[in-house]
Amino acid sequence: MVTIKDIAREVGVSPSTVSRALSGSPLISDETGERVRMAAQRLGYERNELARALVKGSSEAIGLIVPDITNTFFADIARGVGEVAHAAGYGVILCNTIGSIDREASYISLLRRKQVDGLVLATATLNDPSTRSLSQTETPFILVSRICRDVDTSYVIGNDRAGARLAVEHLIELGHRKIGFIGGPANVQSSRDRRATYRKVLRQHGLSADDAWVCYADFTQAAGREAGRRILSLENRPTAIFAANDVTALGVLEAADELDLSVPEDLSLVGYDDISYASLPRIQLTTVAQPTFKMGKIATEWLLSVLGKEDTLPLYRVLEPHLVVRSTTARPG
Amino acid sequence: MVTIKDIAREVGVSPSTVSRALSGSPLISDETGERVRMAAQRLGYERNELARALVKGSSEAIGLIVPDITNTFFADIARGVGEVAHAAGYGVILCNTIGSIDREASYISLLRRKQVDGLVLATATLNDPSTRSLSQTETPFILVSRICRDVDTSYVIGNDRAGARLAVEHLIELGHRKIGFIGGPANVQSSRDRRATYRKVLRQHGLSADDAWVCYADFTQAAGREAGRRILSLENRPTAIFAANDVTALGVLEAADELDLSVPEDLSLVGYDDISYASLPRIQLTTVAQPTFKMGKIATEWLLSVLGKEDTLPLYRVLEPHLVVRSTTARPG
DNA sequence: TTGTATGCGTTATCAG
DNA sequence: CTGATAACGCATACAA
Repeated sequence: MVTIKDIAREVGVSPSTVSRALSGSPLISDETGERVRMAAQRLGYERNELARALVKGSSEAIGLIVPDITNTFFADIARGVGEVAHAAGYGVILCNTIGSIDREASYISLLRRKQVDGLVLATATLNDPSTRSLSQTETPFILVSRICRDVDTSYVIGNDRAGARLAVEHLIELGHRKIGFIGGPANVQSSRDRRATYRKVLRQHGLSADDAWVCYADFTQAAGREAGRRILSLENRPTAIFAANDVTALGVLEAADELDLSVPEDLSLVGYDDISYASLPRIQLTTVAQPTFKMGKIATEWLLSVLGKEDTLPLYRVLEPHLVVRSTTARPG
Repeated sequence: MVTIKDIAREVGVSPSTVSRALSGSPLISDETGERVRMAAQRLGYERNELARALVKGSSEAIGLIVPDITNTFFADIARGVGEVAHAAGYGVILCNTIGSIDREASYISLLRRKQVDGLVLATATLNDPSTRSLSQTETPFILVSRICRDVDTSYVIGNDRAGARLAVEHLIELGHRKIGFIGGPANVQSSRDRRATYRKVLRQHGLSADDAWVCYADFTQAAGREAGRRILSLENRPTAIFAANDVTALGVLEAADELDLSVPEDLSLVGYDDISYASLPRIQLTTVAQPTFKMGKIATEWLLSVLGKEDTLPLYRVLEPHLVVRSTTARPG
């Protein structure tokens, strides 16, 4: 590894001069600056960011923690985070917890020890010990898509109540009276909001749901399929299902197929997120669209904006969703 | 930030003793070790991995560069890399180049400056200057899913010739004589291999392809859709298309739908990769399956195994694909 | 078993 | 404008 010392020796100046020249300090003569840069180029010098970070107290890197990178919803968020970070010269360390709360804690610890300047979390749960303890530290962070109710933190989320209302009212307007709900994890706020709104909207329209039509899953296709199979096998099955995210809805689609139920003839189905696969011709999933990429961008913009600042304003951003009606919903019967 | 000095002061020992106790050195009395660990716990000490890496010359982090994290093919590779890295206590810095060769270079430079111990590249192209220059450095790296022909490097890839043969022969066996091909980028080896094999197999069966049926795209859904639209609008259009990856195939599916062509009645379609969405009931894409997750794992296992070693054996691993016949292929007419 | 001294590669402070 | 010196937080060779 070639260091500034090597360059210093080569050029015949001191290491400090090299450091200054390379970081574009104004108090360097044009000539020395040029000679140093030439030598650096020639020797193939690459700055050791570790050493630099150690003395500057900033690593110019942020951490991003997601529960499932193979869900394009999170991949899109990651893309948004990456775009903004890259544009600002920041690196991003992406960690995938595959839904494990232990891994989340372990990754947060790792990232903090690696001295990341800030954190974007897409893994928060209701009583998330990780989020809570993180809020006691100096490390700035922001939650995206999921919030932690009892801790005051910055966040960028979608309006889940509004989105769920759009979904359920759409089904009711089509004439459905028997509407089921397959949620995400019980400890995820958006999951609860969508479910609470589902119940509320039903009530407001004088409808009620059989308890057997309502369940939590875990936002994966496999869980959606299993839950769908259970609910759709009931003697008294719903004519419509609101799935708490698209991946779950795709699982329900699988279940419907296995049970020889046609969508939307025998079953109307609404998802949530509008991931890219939802718009495929064969899928044409009716869903509630969220500005996923934008959520990642906004979160990261805020995070970068507060770095190094002393006291800063938190960001509480709620983005509005919209309904995208495609071909998985129709009048019942 | 609490450092080993703070602990040393608290316990009344020297910083070196603290360092030793915390890294589980055997030459420390049980009692001192315990006192130090207690104090560390009490003060909320977290080791500064930057400082540690600086002196140890190893950051215990690897870099992963992918062209498109929203393609579940790469997300799956990333998952494999993450699993192995996490199990070994390594962090992984994931960078998304969105297909830009400049970004690839920029990320490689960034990662090297951040002193990653090694690199996994899923972005290699045929004459990739980044890969070539990387091979001149000390940083160990391995290519996954894509290789760079003129540089001798370790890699883990699928057998693209075998896979393409499976796909094309399947179509021929079904009775198709007019078979089109929509490839990936022209500068990606697997893309070329699949295309070359496509031509070869046709020839071996006494078939030929209209030039208008063959084109390169860029492995995205949008490009697949556009290419599909073009080819399927031809007066003399093929009865079957082999798409060089699933995402492209899904785009072709869109195009077929827009042109009111039924699959598989009017068009048979084969993809490549077997991403999770390919098996959805509404999709049921016939495709060539690759062990994606495993590729990420194997690459990372090798990478971690060579870290720190002096001279090590390269890994040239070619995994065999298999054909998964679903519902997008049928006899023509 | 513990402490002292030194260095990892860089930046910052303070003289000159 | 430039150079010596110290410091960032940690690990380790060498002494004790």
